[in-house]
Amino acid sequence: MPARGKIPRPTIKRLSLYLRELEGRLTGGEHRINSRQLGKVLDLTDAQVRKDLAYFGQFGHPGIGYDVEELITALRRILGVDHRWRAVIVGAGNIGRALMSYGRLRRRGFDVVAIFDADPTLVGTRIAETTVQPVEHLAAVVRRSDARIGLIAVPAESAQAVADALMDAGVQGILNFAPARLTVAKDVAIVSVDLSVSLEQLAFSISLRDGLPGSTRADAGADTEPDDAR
Amino acid sequence: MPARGKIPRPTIKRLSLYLRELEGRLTGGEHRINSRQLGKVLDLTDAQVRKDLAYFGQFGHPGIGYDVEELITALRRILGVDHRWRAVIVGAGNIGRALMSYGRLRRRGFDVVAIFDADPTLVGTRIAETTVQPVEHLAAVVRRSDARIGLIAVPAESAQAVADALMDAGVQGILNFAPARLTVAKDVAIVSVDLSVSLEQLAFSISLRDGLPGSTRADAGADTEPDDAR
DNA sequence: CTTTGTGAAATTATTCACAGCA
DNA sequence: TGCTGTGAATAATTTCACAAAG
Repeated sequence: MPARGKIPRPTIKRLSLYLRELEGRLTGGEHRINSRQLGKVLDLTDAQVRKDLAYFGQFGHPGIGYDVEELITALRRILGVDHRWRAVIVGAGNIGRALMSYGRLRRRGFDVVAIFDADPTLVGTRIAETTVQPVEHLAAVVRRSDARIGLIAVPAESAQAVADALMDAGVQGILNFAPARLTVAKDVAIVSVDLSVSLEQLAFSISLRDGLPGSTRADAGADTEPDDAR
Repeated sequence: MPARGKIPRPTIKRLSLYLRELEGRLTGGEHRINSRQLGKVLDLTDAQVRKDLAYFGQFGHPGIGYDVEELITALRRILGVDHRWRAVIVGAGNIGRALMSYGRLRRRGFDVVAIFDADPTLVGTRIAETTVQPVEHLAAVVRRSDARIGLIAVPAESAQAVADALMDAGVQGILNFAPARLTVAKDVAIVSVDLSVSLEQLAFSISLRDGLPGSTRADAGADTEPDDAR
C-alpha cells in the first residue's frame, strides 16, 4: 500500500534517515518540523524532502509543516517497521556476537531469536542470554519461530551456502555482512554491508583531497549512513 | 592524479566492488577478465564497467579485455589502498570490540593501532592483543602514531564530541557507526554505517513485495554491499 | 506570510552503439 | 572476430519555482 508512482531508490534510503532524525526530535520535545529544517540536518534541499514524502501521500500541513508524531507513524508504516520482525543470525564470530549484543536492533523493532554457528567449539556458548546452536538446527528453528530475516555473519566462502539454507528455511530477507555478492531468489530481499568497502570509500575520499582540493562526503551504502545522504 | 572529468558518486562505490571481485578471481587463478564478465557478477552492464574505469585511465586491451593483476594494481592506487592506513577505534563496546578483532581490516590494508573508551571499567582490558586506553589519551596517541582514520563506535549522544576530538587530533577521515549525523570540517572525510538503517531498508523491501509484486535489491550504503550495486 | 505538493527544468547517471585497435 | 573507450541518446534523480492552503 505504499506508494503512488515509482519510487527512486535513493528515496528509500533517505526515509530511514528521516525517521531516525524525527525520533530524536520527538524525544527532544519537538512536535513540529518543516521540510527545510529536516533537509538541513541531512544536507538535502527542502524540495527533496517534500518530494520523497509526497511519493507516499500527503503528510504535511501547508503553512505549518509536519507534525513529528504523525510523520513518524507514517514513516514507520511505509518502512514496514510498525510491527516487530524476528531474525536469526548465522555466524557467531566477532560480527555475529556484536550483532547479537547490539541492543539497538531490538529497540528498533528487530528481535534476534537465535544464533547459529558451524563450529562445534562455539555451539553451546552463550551470547547475550542466547545459546549458540548448530547450523543443522537452522531450518527447524527458523520455521518454528517464523523468523523472516536472516543476518549472515560468516566468512565469504560459506556465505552463499548459508544464504541458500536461509532461503530454504523460508526467510524473506537477508542482511549480508560477508564480503561476497550473493545470488538470491527474486522473491527474497537482500541488503549487504561490507566494512572494507566503507573503509575504502573513506581512503578514496581522503586521497582525493590530499591531491586536488574539493570536498567529499560519502555514504556507506548499506547501512551507510546518511552522511552525504544524497 | 586520479581522474579526468568529474566522477559520478556511484562510480566510487563500485570501484571497491570491482577490486573485491578481481582479488577473488586472481586468487582463483584467473588472469584475464572482460567488462561483460565483471559486470555480470555485480549486476551491471558492460558499458557501465568500462565507463567507470575509463574515468581514471585506459586499463583495457581491445580485443582482449583487462589483465586482472594490472587492474587490481590500478584500482588500489585509485582507491588509495596501495599503501597501509593507520586507524584508531573510539568505543570498546560490542561494535568497537568486533571491529578490533575483525582480521579482514588488516588484510585489506587498515591497521588499528589503538582503541579507546571513556568507561574506566573497560580501560585496561585487552582486545585482540591491544589494551583499551582512556579517551584522554586519544590526542596524544593519534599524533604519535600518525593515525589518519578514526572509527567511531560510541553511542549517538557522544559521537559528535568524539568526532570533534578526532579532528582536533588530526585525523583526516572518520568511519562512523553511531546512529547520528555528524558535522565535520570540510577537509575531513566521513562515511557512516548505520545497521538499523540497513535493516529498515530490508524491512521496506520485504513489505513492498508482500504487497504488490515487483523485485527489489538494495545496497546498504556504507558498506553496503554491492548487492544491487546499481 | 509560511510552507506544502508538484509539474517543468536542470542536472546527473546509465545505456546505446559504433569507430578503432588487437 | 572480440572487446575497449567514448560521444550521443536515454533514463533517473534532483532542484526550481509557483499555485494553493493554513
